[in-house]
Amino acid sequence: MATDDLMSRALAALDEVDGPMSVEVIHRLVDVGAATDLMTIAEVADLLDMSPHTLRYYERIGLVEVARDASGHRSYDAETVRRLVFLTRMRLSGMAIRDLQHYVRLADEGDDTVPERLDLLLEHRETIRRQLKELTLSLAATEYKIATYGGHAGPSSAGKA
Amino acid sequence: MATDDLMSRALAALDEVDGPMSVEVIHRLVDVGAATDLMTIAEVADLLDMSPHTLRYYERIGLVEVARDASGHRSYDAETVRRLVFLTRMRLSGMAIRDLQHYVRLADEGDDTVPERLDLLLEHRETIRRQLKELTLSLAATEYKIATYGGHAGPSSAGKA
DNA sequence: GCTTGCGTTCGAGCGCGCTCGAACTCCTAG
DNA sequence: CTAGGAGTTCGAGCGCGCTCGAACGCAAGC
Repeated sequence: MATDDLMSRALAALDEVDGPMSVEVIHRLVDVGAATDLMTIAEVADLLDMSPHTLRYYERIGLVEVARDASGHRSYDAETVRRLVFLTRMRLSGMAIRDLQHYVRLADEGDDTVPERLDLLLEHRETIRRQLKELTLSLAATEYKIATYGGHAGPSSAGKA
Repeated sequence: MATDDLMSRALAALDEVDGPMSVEVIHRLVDVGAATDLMTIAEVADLLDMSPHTLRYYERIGLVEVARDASGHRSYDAETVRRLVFLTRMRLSGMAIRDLQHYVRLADEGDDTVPERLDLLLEHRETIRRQLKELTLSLAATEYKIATYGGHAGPSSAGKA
């Protein structure tokens, strides 16, 4: 839910810019969790549209460290939420958990690993681009098939308000 | 089948994206229907960039029926290859095997099921569009991160007109 | 006090989509 | 005649990414 919100905001923002992505736009994306300072697992789960189970799982496998409050409950600070936003973004674009673990390990090792992290990101960017190509191709194939079945144009795409 | 149509549509959609893979695949795709008539499992596997194991698996779960030659070897005709091309295209865009089985079942039931198949395709088109949005967002996030790490623009993208 | 509800830890289980190995058959080249 | 390579069937196994259930803790409200 909250992620849908995030999504629509981000997409709206993306629509505004029709050139290279502005850094500021992305900043808004990343800063989502900045309003509240400490969040419960349920709140974070809701924000990121994932289950508390998965959040615990991510912690268990070392993707994030999460502080506890007085009664032992997880307490997510802004920094942690930001990392989770990034991680889920990478997951959504198909980066393997294994690779995220590697990345996080590097990040925790300090600034010396920036070049290596950069490499990983550059590589992942290529992966995303390949996926975009594949998806575009699949979209074309699907629309072709739809056309042969006499399907109509469908929502959006052309008639954008 | 008007694979040429598909190709031109796909290429039009892809005009911005270069890359060895997609275009070449389409080319091979077109050559297939036209050139060879019967193919071995190894040829099909090579064409579709998948393993013979997977091809047998697809047959086993009912996605395709494949004829045998005199000595019991699989012999893929153009029609079957076309179906496989379609199926792999759908797989590449994330359609579940389960859904493909459903689709194929409908296809085998005849023209009465065209409306339902159309529905499935329209739904899948939306799925692809959502994925495109997600991926675009992830690409933006990745480029933002790359920028913060002082990464160069890399091939195409930022500096592109 | 007692229930309700959200949280905790731990380990096990699951669905997906392949992927593989074993044992066998067949065709062809040397 | 033999060896090699590509094919066959069958069932089992695997890696991934969660997902779940059980047993428990704690704080608030009736």
